[in-house]
Amino acid sequence: MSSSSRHILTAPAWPYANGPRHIGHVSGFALPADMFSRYQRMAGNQVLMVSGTDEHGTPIQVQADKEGLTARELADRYNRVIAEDLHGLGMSYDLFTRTTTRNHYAVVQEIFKGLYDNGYIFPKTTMGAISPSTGRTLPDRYIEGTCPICGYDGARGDQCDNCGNQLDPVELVNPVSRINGETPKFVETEHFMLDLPAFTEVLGRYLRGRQGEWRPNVVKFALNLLDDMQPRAISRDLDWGVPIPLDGWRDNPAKKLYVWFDAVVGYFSASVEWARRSGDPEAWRAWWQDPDALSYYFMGKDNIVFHAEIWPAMLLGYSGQGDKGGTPGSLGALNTPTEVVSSEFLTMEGRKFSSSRNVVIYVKDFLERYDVDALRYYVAVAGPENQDTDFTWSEFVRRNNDELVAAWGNLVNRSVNMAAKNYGAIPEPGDLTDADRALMERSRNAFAAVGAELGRSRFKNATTEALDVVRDANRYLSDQAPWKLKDDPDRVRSILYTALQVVDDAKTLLTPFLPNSSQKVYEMLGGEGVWSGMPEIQEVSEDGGPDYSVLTGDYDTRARWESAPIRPGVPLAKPTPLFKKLDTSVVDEELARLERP
RNA sequence: GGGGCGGUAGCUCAGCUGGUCAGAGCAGGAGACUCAUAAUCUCCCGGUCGUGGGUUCGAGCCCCACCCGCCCUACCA
Repeated sequence: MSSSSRHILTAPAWPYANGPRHIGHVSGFALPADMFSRYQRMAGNQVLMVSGTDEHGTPIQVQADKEGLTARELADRYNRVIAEDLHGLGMSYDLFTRTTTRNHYAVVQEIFKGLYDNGYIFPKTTMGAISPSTGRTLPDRYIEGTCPICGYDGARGDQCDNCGNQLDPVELVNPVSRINGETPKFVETEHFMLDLPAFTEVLGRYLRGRQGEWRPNVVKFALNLLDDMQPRAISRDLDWGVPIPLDGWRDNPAKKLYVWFDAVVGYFSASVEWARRSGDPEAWRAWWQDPDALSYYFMGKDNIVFHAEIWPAMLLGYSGQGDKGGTPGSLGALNTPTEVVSSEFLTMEGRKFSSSRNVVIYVKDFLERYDVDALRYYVAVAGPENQDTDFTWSEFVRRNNDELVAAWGNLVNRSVNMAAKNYGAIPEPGDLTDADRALMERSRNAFAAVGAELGRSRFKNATTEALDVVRDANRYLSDQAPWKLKDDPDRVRSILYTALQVVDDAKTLLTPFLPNSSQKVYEMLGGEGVWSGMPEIQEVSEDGGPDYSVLTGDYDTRARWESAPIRPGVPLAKPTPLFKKLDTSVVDEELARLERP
C-alpha cells in the first residue's frame, strides 16, 4: 500500500525533568508516538524519532532549592530517571537527549537570532521583582501573598493555587519572598517578546489548510486562538536557562530565555544532534527541509497551543515566512508540522493523577510488577485517544487476562503447541480448503486496514482490528477441530499450517503495540535476530561539555508491514506462555497502594 | 466570562462527509468442545444514543437552548 519511502519525523513532547513519569504522562505522548513510529518503520519509511528532557525553568529551580541541589544536579537526576522510564517502555527513540546540551543552546540561539533578525522578536519593559537583600531577581514562583481575586493568602506570584487564576506578582497583596520572607521590590525589567500577532495571516492559511487532516479539535482550537493573538514573553528573570544571544544580554546572569521557548526548539536541536552523532552532520535536512518530508508531533491536550500555534510561528518566522516576511536564517527554511496529534488525559480510578496525594502509578513501579507489553496494550486499546479515559486496575487486569492471555496468547500457544507436539516443526500443508484460504486472506487483508488506522494514529481501531484477526483464528481452530482428525493427517497439517501462518501475520500486525511479545513469537516460529528493535542507554560526550546519557537504538530490523510466508520444516519447540495471567487479587493490592503516603 | 472536547447497552468504549447506525468487548444466562495459561467456540438477555426544541422524506450523526464532566484561557480588579 505505501508506495515510496518517505522521511518522517516523529516528535513526542519533551517530559519535564522534575520527577519520574507516571502512566498518565506516557499514555499521552510517548506510547502513541512509539506505536506510530514502529509502524512507519515497518512500512518502509525513514523515521527519525527525537525528544529529550526539558530541564530549564522556574519549577526546576524551585525544587532544586528545596532539595538543596543546584538546578543542574536536579536535572541530571531526573534526566536519568526519565530516560530509564522510557527505556523500560521500549520507546524507539533515535535520540532522546536533553535541553542542557551545548548543541541545544547553540541551536536555540540560532533560532532566536533568525527570528530577531527578521523582526519577530522585540524588547518590552515590564515590572519585575528583586530581592532587596541580595539584589537578585526573584522569580514569580518565589513570591507569595494574598490573591487579589479570591483573597487566598497562599497565592504564588504566577498563579493562585486556590482559584487557579494566573497572576502577575505585582498584583499580589502583601507579597513576600518564599526564600527569606522579605518583601520583594518591584523594578522595571526588560524582556523580549515573540510577536505572535505578526503570524496571524500565515498561521491562518496554514491551519485552514490542515482542516480535514488534523483531528478537528486541534484545528478548531488553534484557529480560535488566532482571533486574539498577543505578543508572548520569551525571556525570564532567572539564571537557569539558555542565554540570550545578543550583545549586552549574553552574559547577563539573571536573564535567560523562557523555558517554553527553548523546549519547543528541542525537536529541531535534537535532530541536529542526532545527525552529528550519525556521522553526517547535514543529515537532519532530509527531515526538516525536504518538502516531501512529514512530521508528526505527539502531546497531551494542554500542549496544543505550543505545537499548533507557537512552534509553527517560530518556524515560519525563522524561515522568513511570517506576515512581515524576512529571509531564512543561516540554516535555511524549516518545515512546519504535518500533523499535531493531541491526546486527551488519563485519569486514575476516577480521579486526576496526583503525586502528592499518591493517586498515581509510576512507570518504574508499574514495570517492576507487570509486563511492559501489557501496559502498551492497555494504552493502545483503552488510552485517552479522543476523550479523557479512566485507568482502573480491574480493567487493566481484565484486558490483560481476557485479551492478551486468553485471546492472543492462547492462540499462539494452542497453535504452536499442537504443531510442536505432532510434528516438531511447521508442517507441510496438504490441499487447502476454502476455509483455510479465507482465513489467510483475511489476515493478509488486515495489513491494509490496520496500517491505515495506525497511519492516522487511531490506535484503538488499529488494535481492535488486529484482535479481530486473532478472534477469527481462534474460531477457525474451534470449527476445524484438528484434534478430532487423527485419521486425516493431511487435513491436520493444513489446518495447523494455516493457523501458524495467521499467528505469524498477527504477530506482525501487533508489533507496533507489543514489540516484546512479537519478538518472542517471531523466534518461536524460527525467526532469527532482531525482529523489533529496542532502545539502549548510551553515555555520550560533547566537546566542551560534561558527559551525559542518551537513549538511542538500531531500529533497522527485519520487521516489515506485510504477510511473510512461514516455512514448513522450521523446527518448533513446546511454546512458553507469551503473557502472564494476573490474579484478580492484584486489583485490591494496587487499590490499597493508592492514597497511602 | 470566552473557547474547545465529551456525555451511546450494568461496565469500558466504536460509530467517517445524515438514510441496515443502533454496534464491539466485558459482565449476566444457556449450551458445545478439550489442542491450549479452566483458555476456546455458539446462542440469548440488554440501549427511546445527556435534556428540551428545530431543520429534513429521514438524525447519536446538522442547528438552537439547557444540564453534567474535563481541558485551555481571561477578567471584574
